Amino acid sequence: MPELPEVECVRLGIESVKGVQIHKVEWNYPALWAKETVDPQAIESQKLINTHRKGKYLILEFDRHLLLLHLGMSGVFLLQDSQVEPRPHTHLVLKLKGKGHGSDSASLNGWELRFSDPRKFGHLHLIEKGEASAKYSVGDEFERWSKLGPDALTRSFHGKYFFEKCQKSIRDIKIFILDQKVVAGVGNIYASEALFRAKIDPTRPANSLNLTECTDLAKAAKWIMKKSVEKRGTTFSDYRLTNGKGGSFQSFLKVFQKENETCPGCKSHQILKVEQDKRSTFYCRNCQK
DNA sequence: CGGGCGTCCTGTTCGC
DNA sequence: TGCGAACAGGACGCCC
Repeated sequence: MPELPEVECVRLGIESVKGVQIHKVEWNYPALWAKETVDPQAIESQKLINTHRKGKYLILEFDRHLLLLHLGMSGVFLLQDSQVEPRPHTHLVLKLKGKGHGSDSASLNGWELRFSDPRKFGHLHLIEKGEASAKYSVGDEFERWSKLGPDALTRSFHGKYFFEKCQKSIRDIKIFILDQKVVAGVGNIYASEALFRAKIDPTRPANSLNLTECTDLAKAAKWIMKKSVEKRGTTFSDYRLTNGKGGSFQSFLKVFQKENETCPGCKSHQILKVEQDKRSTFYCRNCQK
């Protein structure tokens, strides 16, 4: 499940081919695309000039268009030689033309950016660049993007902001922090991990947290996700970097998918697994209050 | 507007 | 052993 750190690592991988020209676009599953999307073929002959990320959304910026991507549950974005057999469920292929000049211009010829998504929970949307993207933040005119809360790694996500949001909700704090309109980027893995680090019981109502606790939780979420980016993300089954390799943060997880294991904090209680909003939450009832 | 739930999808795991 | 059922999970759309 790609969350903020995994998406950031994918972005960094794509960033390495910045400047490349798109030779040809192939896609085969229209349902993955937004209804209002521009024909994906429009980016043929355009150059990839930049990459952006907000929460779990990724934006590939071309000369005249923006490609907005969500990896969903099982989406991967691979940079591969066309000779390599594509993974099953490859739904979008951007064939690259090379960097256009210099001695390494041929180095990317025949290479492809490939989007594969077995469970088809991903989402793709191509739009023309608007005035807003030039003047403000890239992609802000995009409806889904504009509804997102502040990216979890930015300064806009701070204790006071989070506290004010929490005050208005009676939902469990674990469920609340997963709401992308509140803060963008936190998913199921890092929600459990951040709450453990902040020593907060995931089943508490959001509006029961005081300012200090909200500040601690925001800091914990940032700390965890920054560490994960350094380790190239958490790999369980599907997630892969653009080079096809997995990250290593899974070995640093404290509670996620560790039901019945001894808590690494108190070393006396077992990690519990509970269901919240049909999703698994892992925590230590002794350490988290 | 907040909150709860159904829906999409397929590889993996579970149960008899 | 094998096969079908249940499950996992992000975000949207619908309902109250």
